[in-house]
Amino acid sequence: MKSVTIKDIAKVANVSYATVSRALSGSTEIGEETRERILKICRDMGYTANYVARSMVMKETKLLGLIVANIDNPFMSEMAYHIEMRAREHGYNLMLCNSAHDLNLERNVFELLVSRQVDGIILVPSNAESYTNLKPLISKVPTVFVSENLRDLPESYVSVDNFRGTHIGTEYLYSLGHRSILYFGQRKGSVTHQLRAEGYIDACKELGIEPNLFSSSYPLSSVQAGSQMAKQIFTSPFPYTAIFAATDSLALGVFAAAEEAGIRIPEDVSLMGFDNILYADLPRIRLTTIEQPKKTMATAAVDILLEKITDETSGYSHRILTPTLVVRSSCRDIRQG
Amino acid sequence: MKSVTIKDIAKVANVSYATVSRALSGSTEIGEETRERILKICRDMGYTANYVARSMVMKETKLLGLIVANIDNPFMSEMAYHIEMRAREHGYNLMLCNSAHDLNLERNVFELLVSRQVDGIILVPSNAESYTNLKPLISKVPTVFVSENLRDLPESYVSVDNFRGTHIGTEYLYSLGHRSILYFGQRKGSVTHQLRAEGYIDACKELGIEPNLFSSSYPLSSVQAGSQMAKQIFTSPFPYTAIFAATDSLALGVFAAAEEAGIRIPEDVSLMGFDNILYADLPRIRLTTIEQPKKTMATAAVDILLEKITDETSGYSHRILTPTLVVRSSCRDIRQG
DNA sequence: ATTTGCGGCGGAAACGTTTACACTGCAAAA
DNA sequence: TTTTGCAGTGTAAACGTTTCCGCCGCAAAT
Repeated sequence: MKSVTIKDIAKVANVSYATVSRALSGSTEIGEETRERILKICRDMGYTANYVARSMVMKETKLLGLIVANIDNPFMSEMAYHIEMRAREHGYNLMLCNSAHDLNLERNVFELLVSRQVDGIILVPSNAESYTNLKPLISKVPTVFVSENLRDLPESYVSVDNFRGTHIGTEYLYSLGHRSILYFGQRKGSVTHQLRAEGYIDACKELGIEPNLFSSSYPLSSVQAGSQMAKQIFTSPFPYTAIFAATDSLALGVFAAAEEAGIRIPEDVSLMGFDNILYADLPRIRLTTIEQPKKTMATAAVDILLEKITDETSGYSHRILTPTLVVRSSCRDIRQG
Repeated sequence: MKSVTIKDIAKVANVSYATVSRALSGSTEIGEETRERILKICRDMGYTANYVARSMVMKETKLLGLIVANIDNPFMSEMAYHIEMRAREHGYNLMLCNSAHDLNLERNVFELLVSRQVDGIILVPSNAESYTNLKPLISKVPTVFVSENLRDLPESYVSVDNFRGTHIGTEYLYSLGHRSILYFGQRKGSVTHQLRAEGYIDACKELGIEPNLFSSSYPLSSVQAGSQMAKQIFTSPFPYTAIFAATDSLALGVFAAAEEAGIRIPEDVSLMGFDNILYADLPRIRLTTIEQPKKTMATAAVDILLEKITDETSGYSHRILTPTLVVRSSCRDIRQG
C-alpha cells in the first residue's frame, strides 16, 4: 500500500524533488525536456499526487462542506447534485453531512467540518433556529445558507422570492375562477414560511378575496402535516374550491387525505404546491406548483461561496431568485363557460 | 483567519507540544493536573484540531468516498443517507461524487478520491461496465460495490438477492390469480437485471405459466423506458392481467403510459415494481413492490469497507440480502369469488 | 548506598508537498 | 574582457500533527 511520492520520482529522475513538483504543477521555470522526462517517469511509476500534503502547505483543502437535514429528501438531493457538480467544475470536492433535523448534530458536523479544514460550507438549514444555533461558528469559515431566507442578517444566502411565489400562485388560482382559497402553512419561526404566507395574504387583498390560513402542529413541513390539516378540512363539507399548500410535501399529504376521504383532485378541490420537488412531476401526481430554481440556486451558492473564499473582502451577498409557476394538472378551471 | 495550533497552546502552557498532543489524544503517560490545565487552555483559546495535519502523519484520513451516478435519484439518496450516518458513527466522513452515468467521469472521480487519500470507496455502479472500467484502479484503495451484483468476481459487494426478489413477486401475482404476467426488463449487460429476469422466468416455470419478457432500447432503467414499453403494449388490447416491472422507475413509466391510454391500475392491469424507492409509497402511487433493504445494505457496505480498511488480510466479502414483498395497492386480486 | 524501574515530560523526526532563496552557467550587453 | 541577466535547478524551511526515544528525578528494591 506504500504509494510512490515525489521523492521517489526525484531519485529516479536524478533531480531534486522541487523540480518534480515544478514539473507537475506546470511551472514555467523548468526546461521543457526535463519536464517531459519527469512526467513520463511519473506515469511509468504510477504516481498519484497527495492532496493531503498539498493542503497542508497550501493552507487550503479545496474541500467544501455541505450540511443538509437529510439527503434523501428530494429537494436536498437535487440541490446536492447540482452543488457537487458545480463545485467539482471549480476543482472542489464535497463533504456531505446529514444533520437529521437535530440542532446538536448540526453543530457537531459544522465543527467537524472546520476541523477538517474545509474551505467553505454550504448549509441548507435544518430549521429556523439554525442561524442562531450556528452563529458562534460561522465566523470560523466562509458559509452560505441556501433556501432559508435570513432577511437582512449579515450572512450570505441564496433563496427564492417566497413572497412573490405564493403571490403568483394565488393569482393563478384566481385566474382559474377560484375565489375561496385555503392556505396550508407552517408553524411560525421560519421566515421562509412567513414570507410565503404574506405573499398569499397580499395577493388575496389585492384580488379582493378573503385569505384563510391554516397551519399544523407538526414542526416540519411533512407529508404527515399536510395530511393532518387536510383531514380536518375534509370531514365536513367545506366552502373552499382550492388549497394552496406551502410546500409540495404538504401537498402530498393533501393528496393522501383526499384519497382516503374520497375527494378528487382537481375535480372536487384544486391543489397547488410550492418547491417543485421531483415528486411533483410523477404520474398520477402532476402537481401544479411554484418552482424554486434549484439548479440556479445551487450554482449561485457555490459561486458566492467561492468568491467569499478567494476574496476576503467580499462581504456578504443576498441572492433572491425568481420563482416560476409550473402548470400541471392539479388545478381546475372553474369559470363558467 | 490564522487559527490556533498545538504550538500556540504549548507556548502558553509552558510545555512541549508533544505534551499538548498527549493531553488531547487521551494518552495515559501524562500527569492528570497538566492534562486538565492544558485542556482548559485549549478551550479558552478556542483550539480546533487540524485533521489534515493529523492525516498526514497518521497516514489515514478517516474519509470515505461515495460515488453514485446521481444523488438526486431516490434510491441513491436513500443509500447515501444511511451510508453517511453509519460512516460518521465510526468517525468517518464522506466525500460525495456524482458520476452522472459517465464512465470517464466515474474514473476521474475515482482517481480524484485516491488523490484525496480516502481510506476507502463505496461505489454504486453507474452501470454494468463499471467494474471493468475501474478494475485497474480498485487495487489502489479498499472498495466495495453496492447494489450491483458482481457474481463471483474477487471484489467485495453487497446486493440484494435479485433472483429471489422477482421470484417472490411473481409468486405473489400468481397467488392473486394472475396467469399471464408480462415482465418489463432491461437491456442486457447488468447481471442484476439478468438475475431479476431469471427469477421471474424460474418462478413462471415452477408455477406452470408462460414467461413473457419485454425490454426497451433505453440504456437506463428510467421512467421513459417504462413508458415506452407500456405504450407499445397499451395500443392494442392485450392478454396480460399483470405487469412486473424490473424497477420502480420502470413501473412509474407504466403508470404514466396507463394514464395517457386511459388504462386503470390496478383495475385493468396489476403492476408490480422492484426496489421500493421513496416514490413508491406516495399517495396515488402506492406501488406494490419488492423492497431492497436499503438501510441494511448501506450499513453492511460501510461495515465491510471498514473491515477491509482495518484488516489488510480480510479478503473480500459478498453479502447478498433478502428482499421482501411490500404490498400496497397496485395489484388486484382477480380470483373468482 | 547503589541500582533498578518507571512516570512524566522534552526533543526531534517524519508525513509529502510548495516555494522563497540561493546558486550555477551561459549568453548577451557593456 | 568583464559585467549583467536570466533560465534552470537545488536547498531548505514550512505547514500541524503524532510518536519514538531519551532524559530526569524520585521511589522502591537490593
